[in-house]
This record gives sequence, C-alpha cells and structure tokens, in this order.
Amino acid sequence: MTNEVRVRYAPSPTGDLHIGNARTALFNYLYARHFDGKFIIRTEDTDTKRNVEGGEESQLTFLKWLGIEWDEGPDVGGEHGPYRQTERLDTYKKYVDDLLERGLAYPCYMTSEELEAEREEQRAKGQAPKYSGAHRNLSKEQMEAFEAEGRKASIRLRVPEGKSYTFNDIVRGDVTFEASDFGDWVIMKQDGFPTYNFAVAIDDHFMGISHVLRGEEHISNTPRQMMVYDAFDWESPKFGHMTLILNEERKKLSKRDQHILQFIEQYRNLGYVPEALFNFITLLGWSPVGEEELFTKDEFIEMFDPDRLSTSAAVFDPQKLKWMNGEYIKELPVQEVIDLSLPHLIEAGKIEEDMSEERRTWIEEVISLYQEQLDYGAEIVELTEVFFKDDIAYDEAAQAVLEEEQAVEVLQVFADHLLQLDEFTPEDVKDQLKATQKETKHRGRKLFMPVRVATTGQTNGPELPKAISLLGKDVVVTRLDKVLKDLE
RNA sequence: GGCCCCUUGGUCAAGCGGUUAAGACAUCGCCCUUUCACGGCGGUAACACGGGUUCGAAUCCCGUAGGGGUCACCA
Repeated sequence: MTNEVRVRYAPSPTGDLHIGNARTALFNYLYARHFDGKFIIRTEDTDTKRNVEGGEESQLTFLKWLGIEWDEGPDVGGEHGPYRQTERLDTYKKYVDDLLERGLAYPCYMTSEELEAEREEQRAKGQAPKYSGAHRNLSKEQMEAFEAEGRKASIRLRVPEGKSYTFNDIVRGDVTFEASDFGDWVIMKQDGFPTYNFAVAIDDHFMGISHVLRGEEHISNTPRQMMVYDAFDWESPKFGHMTLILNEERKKLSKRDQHILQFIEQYRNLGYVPEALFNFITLLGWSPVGEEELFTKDEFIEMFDPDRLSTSAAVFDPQKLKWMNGEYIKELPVQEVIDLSLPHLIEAGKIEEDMSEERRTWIEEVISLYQEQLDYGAEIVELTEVFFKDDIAYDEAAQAVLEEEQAVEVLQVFADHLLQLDEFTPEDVKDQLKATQKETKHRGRKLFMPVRVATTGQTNGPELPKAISLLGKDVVVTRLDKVLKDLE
C-alpha cells in the first residue's frame, strides 16, 4: 500500500441522508479531493432488519444532489469491492475463523436475556455494564452441552488485559482508552453477520482506507477497531472524529427532533439550492482562513485543511442556512428561481398546473418580483399571498398607515387616475403615482405607504409599481374602493 | 454511574503568549431608494470559574463547574 489518501463514507441503508451523515460524507469528500486521493462509498447493511427498501439508492441520490461524487462504491464498483458488507460475508467469516483458531476469539452461548440480566445487575450496583466474560473459558463439554440445548453461539473477541489504546486523533490529538473499559465484545452475531466494529476494521483494511473521518459518537468505537487491527497485526488508519451537530437544546441532532428539518431530501423539496447546503454544512465544524463565508465546491476543495476542523460541537442554525440559501438564490438566473418556486405555487393550489401562456408569463413575472427576498423556493407561497387573496386583512401597522390624515385623499386621487388608464404597465402606474403626487402634494412614504397598504395589505413587499401592474387594474381598483369605503 | 470529548457574544466562529478579542447570522439604529426590498454604514453583545506558569494568558498546566458523547448479538 502506498501513501495514497483513501477515505470513505459508510452509510447504513436504514433511511434517508441526514445532515450529520451528509457532513461526514462531505468532509471525507473534501479530504480526498484536496489531497488527490480516492473517495469510497461502502454500504453497511449488516443489520438486515433495519435496512429499508431503497435506502442505499436514496443515500446515493442525495449525495449526488449535493455535488459529491465518489471513485468507488456499490453502484460504480472498483478494485476493492464488493462495496456492500452483505456481499463480503465470506471475508468476515474467514477472519473470524482465524481468530477462533488462534484463540483470540471464542463462542459465547449466552442469550440476550441472560446478557440483559447481567447488565441490569451491574447497573444496580452502580457499575458500568460490561460483558462479564462468563463464557470466556468454556470447556469443550460445556460448549457441546449448550449446542445440545439448541443454543447458537455468537463470537466474541478476547480483549487483551491491561492494555491501553492510544490514537492520535486528527482533530483532537492523543486519546487513550484502557482495555479494561471494554468487555469481550461480539464480532459475529448469532445470525452469522459480523458486527459493525469488526466489519469496519476488516473492510477499512482491505479497502486500503488511509484516514477514517467520522462523527464524534464513534470515538469509543476506535479502540475496538484497533483491537482488530492488532489481532491481525495490521496497521490501522489514521482516525479523526468530527464534532457533533446539535439541536437548539444542545443535544445531538436526532431524527426524532420534530422542529428541525434534518434530511437533505426535505431541503431539496423546499427549494433549497444544493450549493448553498454544501456551503453551509461545510462551515459547520470547519472554518476557512479569512472572513469570507460563501464559497464554491472547488474553492472548498482547494483550501480544505483538516487542521481547521473545530473541536467543539456546533448548534445547527436553520436561520443562517436560510440566509445563505437566499444569497445563492439572488445569484441564480431568473429561470432557475422560477423552477425552484413555481412547483410550490402549483402544489399550494395557487395556480393551475396547465396554465395558459399568458398566465405563465404573469406568474413568472410575479416570481421574479421576489427573487431578491426569496430565501427558498417554497417561501414563494407566503411571499406572493397578496396576489391570490380576495380579502386582505390589515394588521396594526397597516391600519395605522391607512388612518394617517392624508391617506384618504391620496387613495382617492390615485384611484381616479387609475380609472383613466387603458394600459396598466408598471410605467403607467408609476406615472399615475407621479400625477397623484403633483395633485395632492404628498410624496415619499406619505404617498407610497397608503397605496402600498391599500393594494397589498402589507407595509413591506416588492417594488410597488410592478406589483400593482401585476395585480391588475380590476383587483387594484376594487381594493382601493373597498378601503376608501371602510375609511368613511 | 464508568470512560472519553468539549467550553470565546443568542447562534456559527477567528484567535494558537503581547490584538481596541475579527467576521457572519440574528437583533437594533442610521443612510440609500419618492414606498418596499436589495445594498451600505454603525450599535448592543463573548473569552464558564478558581488556582498556577510567565514580565505578560482567551491562548500553556492543574482543579472545579457545566455541557455533550458512549457504554447492544444497532450502525
């Protein structure tokens, strides 16, 4: 094996791509690309009960959507495959047998009930739950007796006594664990499938993985994996444990958190831009040199530096993601903003799916009116509300504007002018606004605000002449009349 | 509870022995714009605490406190 950088992302096909996993994938990807190495995907599907249909495909789909590509993996193959653990069972078996033969592992016949009882007892005594080693030295006769009972064995690794395991973590420096903190742990389950820690070590070795970058929750798995490398006298990869992503309660982001969207799919569905998500996630737990925050993927690859991985956990801030996405949307060609937003208006029933050419032009203009304020596609629905409502409600601020003394006069004059109009372009509307100004001597907010509020119901919104033009003469005149009537 | 990790504004974060302790989001104010939005400028706001080491500590060491992770035949 050379010094080539080979890193991997190893998803379980148990569900969709989660933000935390996406970040792990992202950093491994950046690591590989920055150092001209290879990025590998391996499916860890040994818990067949938890695997979900299409799980792997979904993971890969959203990785691609984020702009992450890989060099080897279950879909593209490679020299170190297969890349699904369930297709590597022979390999695990072979090495388990080897350990068994050398006495470094042994069969354990305890049932899950017995093990649970053991743990309960330890907990009751205030001890750390840990396998007691009850079946550590079973005689041949004892094993046969258990077999005769119909029990099936799992295979446990004999944890060396008195040994300590230190690894130099890429993000944290030296971390040490004592062997005595661990009981003999299962490397192969009763069903013949390897356990996570065993399979990972075997695979990482045979796939030539040079660096293992993963979440901090794996830090205490590292010594277990080191035990496997030791047992075969293999050199272990370098490890790096990235900080966790926390929710606003400062707890590890869990799939059960209702208030935070945490699947990449959800962001895609809401009309987020993949580049923005990539950008945002990369800045969660890593920071570049300078003060800039908006970067392209290539820029990230260029400047990526594992030394700048942060050591303390980061709270996920959806608000900042929203802002960042808005920054990307501002830079997008209008057509892309339309593509991102229009489906949401259709879905919300604001506009019919098969619309006329005229209607399509109209809605596209409405959407483009909001490009600079839009943070994500689905937001268009609430932003454009005034275009689809019959009745508009006036909140306190709006009401206050309408009650200003000049309001009635301004609205009356403006309405009269609009009535004269044949054409209703933004320019025409603007001209009438000017005419109203001349006639009433009101300008600035005294002029615009009552008009804005009366026509849109809001004290803020898009550029007024354009908005009024798009609203259409009938709607605008009706709204003005209604307000004037109410104010009498 | 054992073990491991972490601790700079509300949030993300820079800082790696000498700084007026950056920047961004959020928030507040002002300016620009005949309104709004965008944008620009500015304000409020932080080194968890206690001991050391040092001429000097946000930076190094040790404690304390707090937070988190993990202790499965899940991954």
